[in-house]
Amino acid sequence: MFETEGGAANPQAMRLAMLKAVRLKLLRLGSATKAELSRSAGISFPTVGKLLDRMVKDGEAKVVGLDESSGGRRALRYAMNPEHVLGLAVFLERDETVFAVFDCLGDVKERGRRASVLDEGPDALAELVREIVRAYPKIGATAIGVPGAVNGGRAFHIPDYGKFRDFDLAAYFEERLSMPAVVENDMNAAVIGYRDRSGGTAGPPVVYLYLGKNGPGAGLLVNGDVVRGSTFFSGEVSFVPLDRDRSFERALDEEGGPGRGRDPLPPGAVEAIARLVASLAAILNPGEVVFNREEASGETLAAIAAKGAEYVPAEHLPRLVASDWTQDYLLGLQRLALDLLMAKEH
Amino acid sequence: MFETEGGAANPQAMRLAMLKAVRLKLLRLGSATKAELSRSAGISFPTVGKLLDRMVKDGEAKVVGLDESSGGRRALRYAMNPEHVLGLAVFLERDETVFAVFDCLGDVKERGRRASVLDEGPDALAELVREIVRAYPKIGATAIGVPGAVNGGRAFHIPDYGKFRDFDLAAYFEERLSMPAVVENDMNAAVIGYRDRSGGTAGPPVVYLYLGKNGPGAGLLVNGDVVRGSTFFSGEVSFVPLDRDRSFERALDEEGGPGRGRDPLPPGAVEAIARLVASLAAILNPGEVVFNREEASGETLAAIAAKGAEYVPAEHLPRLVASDWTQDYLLGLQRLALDLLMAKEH
DNA sequence: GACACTTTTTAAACGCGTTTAATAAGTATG
DNA sequence: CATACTTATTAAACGCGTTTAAAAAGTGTC
Repeated sequence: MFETEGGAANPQAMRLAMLKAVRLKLLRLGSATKAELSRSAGISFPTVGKLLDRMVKDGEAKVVGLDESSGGRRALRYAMNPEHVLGLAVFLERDETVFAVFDCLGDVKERGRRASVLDEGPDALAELVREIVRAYPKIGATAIGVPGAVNGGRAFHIPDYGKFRDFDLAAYFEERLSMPAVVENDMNAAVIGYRDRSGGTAGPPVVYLYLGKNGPGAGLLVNGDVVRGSTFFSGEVSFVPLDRDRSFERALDEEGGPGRGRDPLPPGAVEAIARLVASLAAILNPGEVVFNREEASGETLAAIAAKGAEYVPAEHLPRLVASDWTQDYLLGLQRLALDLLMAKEH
Repeated sequence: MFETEGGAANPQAMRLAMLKAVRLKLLRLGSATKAELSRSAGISFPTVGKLLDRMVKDGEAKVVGLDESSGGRRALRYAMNPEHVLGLAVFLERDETVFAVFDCLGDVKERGRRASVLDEGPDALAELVREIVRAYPKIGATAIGVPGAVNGGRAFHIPDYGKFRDFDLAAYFEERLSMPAVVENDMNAAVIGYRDRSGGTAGPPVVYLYLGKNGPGAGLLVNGDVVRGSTFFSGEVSFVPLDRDRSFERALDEEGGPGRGRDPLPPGAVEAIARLVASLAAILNPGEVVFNREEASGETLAAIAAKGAEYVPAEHLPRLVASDWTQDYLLGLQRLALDLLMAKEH
């Protein structure tokens, strides 16, 4: 369907949208014939044909064989060429900067770590990226994950790191490195990655809950979109009032016990989380609440679910899932970079 | 911009989207020249011209005068013809059924009330609508508001009214009355109406909070879309855990005092609402939380805000607004019917 | 091994929005 | 009152996706 408010809907944009659709479908399907693509993407056969022929000529896609005949002429089977473009994910963390180079299939080509650039500023980050791009000239887009609030994928402000505060990193990258870039908050990237890994459809809301040593936080997905809030404060669940005079964060702190935030959580922490999950269910009614599996899994999740059912009817409680946070975070950034890559002109 | 997943993006759909955009812009602007429409809708001048000429020929729009010259040829000014199509809003309530006929400017042509059809079933509703349409043959779309969960604007189930449970009312209307119809939950319709009245842009999340005699509920708007949740349970804030062992609803009940749910709320209720608002702020971070002004306004809202600031930093608290629930509800249904009307072919 | 039947692929004609150029309708000024 | 300058409107040419028809490439059967 179309979205008119705001953006222009010219034929050129239509072409680009269709190109993107074909690319994404071909990626998701692994390989496909023109007829399959036409059907699954809802685009007419001739258009798919022209787009795909062009992609093959450019080296972006390639013929991988002939299908068995189903009674008539045998169809050619196409697949994306993973060597054609690469993406870059950069994780800006407090004590280090991690990066990963990957192809459009998601295979990581190289991983690396450097000293944190958060204190240094944007120039240091740009220098690092320039260096990586020298080694992998086929990199065509960058996704940057940050532990702070992000506005529209562009500007962001991190409380303690003045050099990046309210800095439009995407525009800076576009100008200095002539490469498209997205910036996204770490929790939001993780929830995007999780959603992508488990189906990828819009579906019901998803909440990614991170308990964390530096205070809990959450990434929210509603109708397929990240929730940012009016002051970029959404997901700051540490402030949710829990008991008569305790916030979620304080309750977690006080009930944390000796092993503070590691899997077998003490009953007090389970209770606090159950109440938060119940609140989420009664407000957003997510289909899933995802936990970092190092912080909560198996038995703990079952305990949380049991407690939560005391507040909210069990059929309306979300499925509680344990997942690999680091992997989801990477996947989210990959998805974001891939979206950029796929939206580019030939 | 475009949205490819799912829907086909053919030129015809493009035409329809543009037609809709021109209609909505013309409605919002009241009157406009072709150049103004072209600029504000992001559509090229010739296209706006063709569309508008056609609309004038069909009687849908009309010339309302010539602009003063701004140095050159004077521009023709156009406006929608409010007599061309009408919309119908039907409110299915527990003890009565209310309807309103209105034109595309939102002016209500007629209001009426009948005995509730919730016990009778869909056929009684269809008969009522048929009767109204006989009196106003220009009605081209219907929006139906119900006090129950709605799925994708089509099917819905109300706990106590079996005849409507899981019934696809939209399809039924399309088939029997050959008229497009939407069905929407009352709280969701109200929040859509409020959003529409106060700007109408997508903007930050909005929550419409209704305390209600039959238990509180909320309508949520995120990124411009209604939040429905995985089991259509979103907004059921009565279940939010508040104190050590009380839900929001029980707290409200016990603290309600003698005047139960009327404007000067007792301190206990204010406290409960403040905690709920704080939870909303920490999870969704809405820009506004709207109250029925008969339940809370002025002083009460100030008290809630003051209390809320004890839990969440004041700058991240939503603006608390008192509004007219009935009017917002009507406006929401009008907007939904209008969306249908505007999306139709000539 | 030629003929009928499928299925894939290519080609032509059409609709629609856009860009670019041309025309029409005013205003200001000498 | 005629000429230059602005602004609005109309017309022509182009790009793009779609629908519809034609051609190409296989498979099976008598």
